[in-house]
Amino acid sequence: MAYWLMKSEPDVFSFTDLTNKPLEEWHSVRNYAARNNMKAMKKGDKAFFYHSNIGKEIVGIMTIVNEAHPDSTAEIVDGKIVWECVDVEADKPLPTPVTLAQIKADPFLQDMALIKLSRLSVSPVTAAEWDYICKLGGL
DNA sequence: GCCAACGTTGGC
DNA sequence: GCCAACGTTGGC
Repeated sequence: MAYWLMKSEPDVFSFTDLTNKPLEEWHSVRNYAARNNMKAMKKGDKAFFYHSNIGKEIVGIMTIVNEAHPDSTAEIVDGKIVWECVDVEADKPLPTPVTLAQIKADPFLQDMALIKLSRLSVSPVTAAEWDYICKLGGL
C-alpha cells in the first residue's frame, strides 16, 4: 500500500465537506505530475488531506476507493477526456492537525514534496513520513 | 496584495 | 529545440 498527500483549498472543498459525502471524485487537477501520481494510486491506498491557503495544515486521512478514471469535469479534446482523477472517501480526521510550519521546522520531514515542490497538488509520501505525521497528529 | 517558483505557450 | 512572456499556485 502506498501513501499520498492531496491538497485542496478548504473554502472550495474541505475535509469536513468530504466527511459529509459517501465519496468524492478528486476532479479538476490540471497538472501532469499530479495526474501521474493519481494514475499510480491503487484502491486502498491512503492519502493525507491538506488544506492549502487557509489553515495550511494536514487535517485528515482519506482512502482511495476508485483508481484513476476520466475526469468528468475535463473538456473533451478530439473525442477524448485527457484528464483523469481518482475517487476518495474520508477515513478519519487527525485529532491534532499538523501544520505546514511544523513540517518545515522538522528536520525529519525536509524531503517532503509538500516543501520541495510546493505547487504540486498530489504528491507521494513515504511510509516513514506517514507514520511520523500520524504520530504528530495524535493517532 | 505581493512575489517566488514553476508550468505552459508560442515565436523564432 | 530554445527561450521569453505569461498564467497559476500557494506561502507570506
